[in-house]
Amino acid sequence: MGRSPCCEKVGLKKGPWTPEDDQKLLAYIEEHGHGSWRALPVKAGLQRCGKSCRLRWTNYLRPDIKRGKFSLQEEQTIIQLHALLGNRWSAIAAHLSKRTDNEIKNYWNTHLKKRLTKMGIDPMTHKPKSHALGPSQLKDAANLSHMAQWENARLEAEARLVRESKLHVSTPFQTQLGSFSASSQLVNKGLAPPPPLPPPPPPPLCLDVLTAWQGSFAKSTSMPILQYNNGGACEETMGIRVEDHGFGKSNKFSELKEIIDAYNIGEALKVENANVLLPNFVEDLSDLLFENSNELYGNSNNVVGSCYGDFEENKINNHWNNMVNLVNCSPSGSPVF
DNA sequence: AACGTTCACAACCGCGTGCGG
DNA sequence: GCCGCACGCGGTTGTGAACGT
Repeated sequence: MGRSPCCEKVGLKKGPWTPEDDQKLLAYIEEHGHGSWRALPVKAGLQRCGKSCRLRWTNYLRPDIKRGKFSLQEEQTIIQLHALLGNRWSAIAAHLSKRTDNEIKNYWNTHLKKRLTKMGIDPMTHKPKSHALGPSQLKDAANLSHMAQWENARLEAEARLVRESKLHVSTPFQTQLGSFSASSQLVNKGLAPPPPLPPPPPPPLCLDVLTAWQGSFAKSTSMPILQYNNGGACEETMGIRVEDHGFGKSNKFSELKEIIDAYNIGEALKVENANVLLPNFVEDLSDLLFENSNELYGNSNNVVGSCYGDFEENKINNHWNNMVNLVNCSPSGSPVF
């Protein structure tokens, strides 16, 4: 409704904060808590509006803020959550411990957005710019959209709950907040909870953006994306796993190795549109493995056939689980004031 | 060394929403 | 139910630093 007139007062300071201003604000909040932001500047002896004080505190002075470079893990989390939530920076921040919404927003606008664009990915849709969706992808996208709507509601309820919880003195009950479901919150508010989540659909192709992201990271750090193991044991790097499953007996393993090597050393990464690369890679692998299974066992319903199935399914499941786990994890330790 | 351009980030602005009177 | 205050959020701007010419 009405807009706060607090910043319209004449004589209030604007622009960068001085160390003295910071010190006054810190000292006041440490002693009294922030209370009403509107009343705070006068009480703290600051020539600032309450809004400015709140922003300075939440984005800069608060002691539980982590500053500095974002890790790969944090970047991935931001990308995943942005794909799901869009520009809902506060909701994203609630799932990134010790980072503020403003910092995440700035980092997205100055770094991640540009990098995704460079990779040929639309930063708003998280889809390849030239990628035309087929019917199955449209269905997947619809499923994702349905889940995103429900997750939006859930995240909002959780964020509200966290905010409310921080207003109260910590109680043993509070330690349970992490697992307190948003559904019960909605019920408490007299709202019918949405129907239970359908089993997660396979992710649409656009979600391979993270795999591509990991690929670019791996490239930049000379870290292999895929590893193979001819000795029966499996190795796992960045969630993608390839096992021998008898390839040692066949020259197909060397073909598999070649594909993986080519992929690792960046042959595929030379492709401008990174999203094109993974499906191609998987397709190559699929052809090879399917061919191999027929050669060894005569049909696809066998160990090697399911090897590819496992590989693809694992990849999809890992990816999807990452996404769901991310939004399921408790934000209670997050910097929501 | 001087100037112009680009980048990064802190801070501001204005809108939407919740809540109490 | 209406109104207005207070707050939070997301988009945008301003400014200093870094870099290039």
